[in-house]
Amino acid sequence: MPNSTGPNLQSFVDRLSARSVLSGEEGDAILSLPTRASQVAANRDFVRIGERVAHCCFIVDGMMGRFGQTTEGTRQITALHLPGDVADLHSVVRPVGTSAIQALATTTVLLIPHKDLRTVATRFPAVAEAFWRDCVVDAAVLSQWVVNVGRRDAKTRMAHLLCEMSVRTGNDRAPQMTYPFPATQAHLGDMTGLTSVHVNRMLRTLRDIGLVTLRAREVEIHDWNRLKALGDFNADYLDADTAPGTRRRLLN
Amino acid sequence: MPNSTGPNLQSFVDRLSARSVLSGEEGDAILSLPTRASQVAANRDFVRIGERVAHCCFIVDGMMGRFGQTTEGTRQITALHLPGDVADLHSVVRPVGTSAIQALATTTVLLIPHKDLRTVATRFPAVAEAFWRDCVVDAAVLSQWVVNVGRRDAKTRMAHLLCEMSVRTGNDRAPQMTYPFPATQAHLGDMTGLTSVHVNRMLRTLRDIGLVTLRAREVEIHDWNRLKALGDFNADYLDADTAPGTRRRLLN
DNA sequence: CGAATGCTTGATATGGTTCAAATCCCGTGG
DNA sequence: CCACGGGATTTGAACCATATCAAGCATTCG
Repeated sequence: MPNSTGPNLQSFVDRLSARSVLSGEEGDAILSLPTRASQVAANRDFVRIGERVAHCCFIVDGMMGRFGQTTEGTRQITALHLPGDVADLHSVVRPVGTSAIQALATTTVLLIPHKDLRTVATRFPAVAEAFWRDCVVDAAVLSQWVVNVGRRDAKTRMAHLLCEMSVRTGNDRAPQMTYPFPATQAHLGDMTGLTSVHVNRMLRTLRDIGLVTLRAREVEIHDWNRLKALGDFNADYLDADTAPGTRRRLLN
Repeated sequence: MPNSTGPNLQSFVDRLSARSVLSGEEGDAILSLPTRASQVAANRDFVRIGERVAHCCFIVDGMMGRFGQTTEGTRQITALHLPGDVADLHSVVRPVGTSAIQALATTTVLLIPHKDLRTVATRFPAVAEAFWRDCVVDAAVLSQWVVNVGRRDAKTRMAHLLCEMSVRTGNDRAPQMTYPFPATQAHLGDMTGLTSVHVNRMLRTLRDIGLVTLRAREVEIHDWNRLKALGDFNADYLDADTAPGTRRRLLN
């Protein structure tokens, strides 16, 4: 078994279990999926647009982003993925990528072959359901990005983004007052649809009014409540259906 | 059977079959799902944020949008749904909505109870797979909206949107040179993250240079190639994995 | 220690917003 | 068939948030 030592998929199972109901047997089946570790350098495309992939990419450490692209060449980050996320679970069901996946910092990943994911999903319908649900939550996050980029001003956008990441970093859905954020200001611009220059100014403002500091690839939140208010942030889109009593299972 | 006469789910099966492989038996199981017809008035919220729903909403005629919202009250349309779409298939697996669903014009829908959708999905894993895949394609469209809103200027955004809808309206994925589009300019603003005033000016420009006309709730494309070029549009994100030879099925 | 990459700041330009008012269009009732 | 009313569209003028361009500074890494 390739993953008897070293990093394993436990946090993938944890993530799924936060949103879906999995039995011990089902969890074990996921844990025993074969994986191959790999290191991705910063700013290297890991999946290119239009490329057909044969494995999913589970993030152990670092950060990856999904990128869309204008013909003119400007890029837009459409999703961020942190340790514990599978960056492209959707590829199981649609292997030709419609956006690129790139590491924002040096990132360690475990590759899981589609073939094996399909096998587990087929053998355990509840696992397929959990995968489906995970993709749906992903899409809900994506909608929020549309709102953020489409309807909020620059300062609010930045604050909202930092709030989202604070909540997503903690695995208990409690906001983290300090968390690693290994992305450059240019990356932040690509996430928010702003210029890196303007990102810089907004970060300075947020720092000056005592809400957050982003330095040395780490976010430090000084005043969560005010940041949340200013960023117009409400964690429901991350949380809904996640509370223990409300998780569902289609079949028993 | 409630749907022996009147509108039925055939176009839902067609939509799924364009992306997934379904057997005759599976298709029939979907066709015989119980439905309840309903009429939704323009600008009425059909699902509110945070509300728990117990059925999906298949669109027979009209147009619906998914809306996100700022505390300040401005709205952003994150997705558009046309006849043949199920606007909230994701709700099967995550019934608490994180965005509102609203009709943009008078819309006829068929409500399909989650309970019954779950039953089919459980009985036919390939149907569950098709549902999952549909949600994934939906998410790919969503990513493109992030790119559109985040990185393109107003004129390009409008052109891109009109291109997307042209392709999505046709059921063979060929762009339609003329198609119904029952949304106001204010709605267009909510889709593109612009002001209705600016939407108006951009539409005028596109008309003046001979690319498209939007009048009386109908789009008429005069020059597809130039519109496509100006809108930086490439239909791959709608098409990928859709060509007959490339459709997949996890199990046989 | 030098080079590259990322960060910071300033000055200027501009695309899109805002506010306000006029006109058009279509459905409705007389 | 016509008059009326209300939403939708159109246009103008002033303003502002963010982009652009350009330069200097700080860090990190080899």
